[in-house]
Order: sequence, then C-alpha cells, then structure tokens
Amino acid sequence: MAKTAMRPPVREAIVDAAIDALARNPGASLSAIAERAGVGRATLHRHFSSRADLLTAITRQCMDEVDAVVDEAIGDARSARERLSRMLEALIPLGDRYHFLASERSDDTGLEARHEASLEWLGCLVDELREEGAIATDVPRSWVVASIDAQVWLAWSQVAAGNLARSDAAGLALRTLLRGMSR
Amino acid sequence: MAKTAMRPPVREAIVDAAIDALARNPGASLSAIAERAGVGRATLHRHFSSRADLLTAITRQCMDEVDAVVDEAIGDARSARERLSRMLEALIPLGDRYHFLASERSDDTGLEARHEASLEWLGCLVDELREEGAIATDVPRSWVVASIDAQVWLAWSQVAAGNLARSDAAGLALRTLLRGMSR
DNA sequence: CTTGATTGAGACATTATTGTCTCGTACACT
DNA sequence: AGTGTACGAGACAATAATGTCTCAATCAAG
Repeated sequence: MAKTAMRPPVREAIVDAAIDALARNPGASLSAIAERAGVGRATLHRHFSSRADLLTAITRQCMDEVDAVVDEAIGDARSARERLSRMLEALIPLGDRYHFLASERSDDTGLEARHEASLEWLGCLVDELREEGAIATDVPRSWVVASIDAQVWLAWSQVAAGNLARSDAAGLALRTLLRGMSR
Repeated sequence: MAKTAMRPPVREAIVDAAIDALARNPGASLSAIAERAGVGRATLHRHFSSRADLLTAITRQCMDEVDAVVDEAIGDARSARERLSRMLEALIPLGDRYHFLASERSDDTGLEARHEASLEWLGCLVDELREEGAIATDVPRSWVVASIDAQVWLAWSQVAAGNLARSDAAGLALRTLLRGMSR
C-alpha cells in the first residue's frame, strides 16, 4: 500500500519527473520539470544547484537502477544465453532510463567511465554468447552490443506506445536478437 | 569536378550544417549552426525567418531526399525482399537524415501527415514480406516497422563511428532483420 | 503551543538565444 | 565603371531560461 514509501521523497519525485520529461524532450526546461514533479522551481534548486547537477544526479540514479536490476536478474543464470534473456526481461521495463544513459552524454568523467565500463561488460557477454555458438563469428562485437541497446529501447517504446504487450516484449527482443545474430 | 554545383548554394550549406549539428545535439543554437555552415547568423535569418522555419525546411528536405532515394532504389525490384534490401542499401547512407525525421517531431501538420504516410508505406512493405514468408506471423507489424527504422539508424551510426565498413552495413542490417523476423 | 525545517509563490538579476536592423564590402553581371 | 544582389559583422531589443533571494504557509516533532 505504501507504494512510494512513507515519507514523500521530493528529491525522488523530481528525478522521476526529470527522466520522464527529458526522455520526451531533451531540452525540457527546469520549470517544466518542476511542474511535472508537482514542485516549485525553487524547491528544485534547493535539491539540485544547477541543471548540470540535476543531470549528473539523474545519470547516476539511472546507472544505479540499471546496474542493480541487471545484477539481481543475472545472479543465477548459468549460460550466457540465459543471462541475456534475463537481462532483457529486467531491463526493458527500465527502457526510458536505459535510453537516457545512451542518449545523454555526461560531462562528468567519472560517470562517463562508468558508462564505458558497462558497455565493456556487455561486450564480454557478447563474447561469451559467441563462445556458446549463439552468435555468428562474422558479426562484429560492436554491432551486437549496439543491437542489444537498440532492442531494449525498441521493446520499451513499443510497450509504451501500446503496440506490444508488456509480457511479450522481452521474448520478442530476445528472439530478434538471437535469430538475427545467429550463424 | 563541380561537386557542389556552379553557384554556391548557401541555403543548402545551412541545411546540411543544421542537420549535422542537430543530429549531434537537438538543442544546437542558431549561432552554432551558422558557424558550422561557415555563414553569418544574419544570413541564416535571411533564408529562414525563424528557428521553426528552419526546422520545417530541414524536415521537408530530409523527406524529399529519403523519398527520392528510396523510390529510385526500389524501382526495378521484383520481390518485397529485394525491395527491403535495396531500400536499406540506399537509406543507410542517409541515416542521419532518416533519424532526424524519426526524432524531430514537426509542429507542421502537413509534414506530420507525410511522415505517417511513409510509415504506412513501410507497413505495407512489411505485409508483403509476410506474404512472401519472410516474416513470421506472430511478429507484430509495428515491431517490424520499428525494427527497420532502428536498423537503419544502427547501421549508419556504426559506420559513422568507424566500427563497420560502409560496404558491410546494409548486408548486416538486412541479415539481422530477415533472420530476426523469420519464422 | 512552540520550534524548526521544508515548501510554494514569486520577485528579482543574469545569461543565452532569438529575431531585426544597419552598414560596409565583395562579387557577378552588364 | 556602374549596378544590384548577397554577404559578414555587429549593434540592438525582445524573449526565455537560469540561478538567487525573500516571505509567508505548512507540517511534524517536541
């Protein structure tokens, strides 16, 4: 029943609203974000000193959410194929957050490095998929990595647009990926 | 030798620069666009009265280019599969323009309608692909349409990033699509 | 009830961007 | 040379976004 926790975390509301607003329009103004969060503009500035500050906070938040969800989902997967499957399942509902990380480039070097690390991790997963024979040898690693990114965003946006049942999204994305890259 | 035609088309230079700049950063300022075009900001305003005017001009230009290129490429294709192949081949080099159409939403209702028509046309191509047995029946039409969009952008950006040879891009995209959607 | 913290509303100052204008120059055409 | 068009540079005002500040209201804790 306490879906958003007991105390109303204004900061969270702002972050959520910002992700939402910036996903639709990357140039959304702070006024628009504050309004969407149901919060005064001054309050937004109390929590985030500047636009850049808000941006890095959002980026960090998205990274945390994505990392946590993926780590949790992958825990007991034995094969790389299974890891990919669970990852998609877990990641697609976070599609807007995930897409935010890919589209918004942070000026914070630490976050940039962290993003690079995530991509590298994904690359390793691709390597393992290849070792399992799930991916043809003549498909470049970077193509597969980029395809996974694209499929997550694609599946999420199709669900959001009402073109696809939430329960079908991950399966369709997985199938498109594995068949598309198969040898 | 007369690569850019005899008379220097300033307007074209501005449009090209704008597409380039806006693809990198959708919020690029008119100053930045003018500078990238090697043109004074006043000159930009001589050709495009406002930012919105420039935006719709760019959108129209991209649509014209895309339509012309696709029509020309598809002319003598007999099967839907072949049409898809030629379309990808022709469209991927225009990936930035194509992506611009998908990302930038115009306030001009005419252009919006035209974009809808293009998507509908693509949907018909998908229907034909399905009739040819190239696409499984349980894959939603909208999913295939969105996937084609995504593959064009994906292939273009991989080429632009230097991860993929230009000559390999269309083949890889086609293969990913057809295998991914196959039954 | 009192206190302290947090908020919303809104008044500023500060930029950044946009759109308009003028002026001097370069260049093509005659 | 003369003419006219398009241009770059830059001044200028109008607008929008940003960041800071104050003040009164709310609300929870003591």
